[in-house]
Amino acid sequence: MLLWDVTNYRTVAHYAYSMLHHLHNPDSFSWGCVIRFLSQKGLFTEAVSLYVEMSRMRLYPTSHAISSALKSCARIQNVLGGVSIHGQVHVFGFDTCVYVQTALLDLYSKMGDMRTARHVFDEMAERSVVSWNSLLSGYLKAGNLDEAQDFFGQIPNKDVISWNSMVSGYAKAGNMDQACTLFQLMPERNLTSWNAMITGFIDCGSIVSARELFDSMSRRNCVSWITMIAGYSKGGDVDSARKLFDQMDHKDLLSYNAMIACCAQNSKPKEALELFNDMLKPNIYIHPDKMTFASVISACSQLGDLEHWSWIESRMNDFGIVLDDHLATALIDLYAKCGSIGMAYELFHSLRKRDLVAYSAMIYGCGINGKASDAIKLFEQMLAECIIPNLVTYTGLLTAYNHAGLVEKGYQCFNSMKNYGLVPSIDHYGIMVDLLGRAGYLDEAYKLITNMPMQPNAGVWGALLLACRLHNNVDLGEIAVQHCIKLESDTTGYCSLLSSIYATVGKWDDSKKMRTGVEAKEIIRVPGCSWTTNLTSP
DNA sequence: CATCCCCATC
Repeated sequence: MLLWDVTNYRTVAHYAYSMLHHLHNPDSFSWGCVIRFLSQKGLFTEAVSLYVEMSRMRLYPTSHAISSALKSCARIQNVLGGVSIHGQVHVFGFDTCVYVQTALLDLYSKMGDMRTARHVFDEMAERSVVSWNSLLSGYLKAGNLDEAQDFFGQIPNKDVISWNSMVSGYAKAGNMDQACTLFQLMPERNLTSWNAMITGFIDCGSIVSARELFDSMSRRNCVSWITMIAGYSKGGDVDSARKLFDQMDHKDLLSYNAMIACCAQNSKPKEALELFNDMLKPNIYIHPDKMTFASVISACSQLGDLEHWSWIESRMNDFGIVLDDHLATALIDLYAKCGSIGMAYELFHSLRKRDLVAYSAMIYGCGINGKASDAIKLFEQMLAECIIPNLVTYTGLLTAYNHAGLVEKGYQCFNSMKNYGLVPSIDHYGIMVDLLGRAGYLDEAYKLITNMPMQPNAGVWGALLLACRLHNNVDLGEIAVQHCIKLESDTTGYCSLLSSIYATVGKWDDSKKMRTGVEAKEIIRVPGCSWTTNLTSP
């Protein structure tokens, strides 16, 4: 009973564990209670390992223990554990227990093995609506909408969860018309039904419809708020996300994680760190988890100095957060962006499994640190491991070619993106313009800009302007600066650049005109490329 | 008293 009051999950597991071992001879009923308790608290790994320990003692598991253990295996995708418990289900004679059989079919349904799930379902002597719902969610997850619809029609006593599954299935498939129809038809709706509709609208890009639905709700829970915040985050609308977040009455861990991630993903690293600071204040105090730190590390890497990180690192130690591959990958990015390429490499080699994100972070790190040949080597290694590159990988690779001044290779690389079905983003164009321009191919760079499939931004024009300054090209410089001024409110840097071009080619009057009221020093940044350049007027 | 639906990761 004391257990339910403990909010720190690690402590909960510890308590449960020690209580069990304080009993002289815990019977299988006690074991079952603790396993069920852990599973309900979301401590699935702990629940499974406790079940394994109980099995080793040759205790006869209760139906509670076995169904909770199966649920835990399903949640953490523990195939091996799930299948071995399946074997025990027969051994201990739970073939007719509806709870155990349902947990079993749900396990296979969650693993995506619909044949076995269906087999378990067909063999069941007794089925509850939960059994039907488990199989239904499996069909929906597999994208089998027709089969799901058909199966849904056969459910004898549909409850709100059956309806919710169908609504969310159609919403996830992008079929909002059908989702709306079902939502209208539902005999009763709970918060999950409304939240599924919000998710659907956001996924198909209708944030306005999502907000209308959200505003029309008479009651909302954390999931409703978090879904909206994440939706605004995806659309880059940090202000709207923050407004909602500030209106929340009871902010939990996930709300903070969503808002911190929103800031970290939308280039607001300072705000992300401020929020992290807020959640640790004694009057709020919310215990951060690995996901909090994943975003916080990303925020640190955007700030580009290791000072913030050393503070974060000690907080991580305070909370007993252990580095996993995800966090280590975020750290690789941090170290690389701060110039500690050796530390980045060390972490990279310590990873259990190097995935697309890890490779991309490392390639980018080599790129911005002038290690072009390392970046290329990593890229080839990645391809050899059959990992398909994405847009981020190419940002790193093109950055590497850019730093090395390898124009031809860089151009080939840019053109090879389509071989992987990738369409270059505006950042990739920005790097290419910079690469061509620095090498003196100003006309080619200008041609690339005019042929871009999207509207060029200030970064792209800025890169051309910078190249014009390097090679003192007045005509293109004037064009570039006009576009920059149109696109950016702070234009002092652009103007001083053009002014210095005029000065170099002897157009002193024009130079003077540009320079009036202009600060001598400015920083121009090319997006997708991490270098910054200090420029001084003559 | 268990089992199913909605939210967050570089």
